[in-house]
Amino acid sequence: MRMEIEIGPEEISGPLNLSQTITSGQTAEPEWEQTAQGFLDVDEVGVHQVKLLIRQQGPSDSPRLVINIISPSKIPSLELLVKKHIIHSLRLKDDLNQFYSYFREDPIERIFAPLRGLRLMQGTNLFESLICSLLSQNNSVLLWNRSAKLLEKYYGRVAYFPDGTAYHLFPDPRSLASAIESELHERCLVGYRARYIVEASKLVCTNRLDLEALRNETYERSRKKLIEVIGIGPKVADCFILYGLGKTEAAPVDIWIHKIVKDLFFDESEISKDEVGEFLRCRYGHWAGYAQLYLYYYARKKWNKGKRS
DNA sequence: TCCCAGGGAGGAT
DNA sequence: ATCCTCCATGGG
Repeated sequence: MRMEIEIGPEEISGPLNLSQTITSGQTAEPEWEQTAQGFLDVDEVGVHQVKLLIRQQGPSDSPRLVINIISPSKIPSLELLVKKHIIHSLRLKDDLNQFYSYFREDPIERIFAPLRGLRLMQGTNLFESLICSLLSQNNSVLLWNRSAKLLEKYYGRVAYFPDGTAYHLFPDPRSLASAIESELHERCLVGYRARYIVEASKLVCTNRLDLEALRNETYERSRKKLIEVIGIGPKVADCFILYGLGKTEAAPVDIWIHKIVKDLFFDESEISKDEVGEFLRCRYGHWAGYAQLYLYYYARKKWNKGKRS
């Protein structure tokens, strides 16, 4: 089954820059591959496997998304399900203009213009978001994306599509919990993180770490529970809370955020990572995740010459 | 070659 | 509480 749907400006709150959003290194899931027909997202929508090719038509300020849907079987109202899926995962209902206008007098205001339309992404699979966040620690976007795709290749189910293509889905907790650590290490190039992946997967399997239940917890409580897990520290926890749980008051503090916040707000004087996170949550409230995203992109461009590594 | 990547654990102060 | 060092791996 094959069809095409559109999501127009009337369904998108404020500007959208799809390309910038996809390639901004967020840890919700591995980056959607860029193809000639658009960005490729193979995912499960409800219980249905779908292959989506997504492209943007029109400028950031009048965005229109065109989505090609390919699914193995005929599914009633799949168009509507996919539309909801995309609106959710690209957070199209977040009113970016409100964000921009709230902080018009703020130091980060000058960062907005070139990044206009950049959005947070919302992972659609909690376990996947957790593992991707784990993989990203002390790693480059390039490498953790590759590892995530190797996890799919060796431990994920295969989804077959009527156009003759097949893709590996992200593995379930059970597959990774039963993985042999040394094998996972060799196959997926995850380094010392192999142990963390297997341990976290076991906790999820046995329900000692109930990811779904964290949705109903406050930011502080979910963070506290996550940090108890081996391999999950403040930054990985915040990544999962932001990109997985979608709690936008979370502001993951990595070296770049630490550096740029110090630079912009504290005149280079000493401030700890914890204090930076608290500062961002306090200053930007439920927009803290967005502030962090914009600051991160800005910092990378400023000091890293925008290279993707 | 050395340095670093969207950090964190385990140890010593 | 704060400050080390080490951790695997590949890309600049």
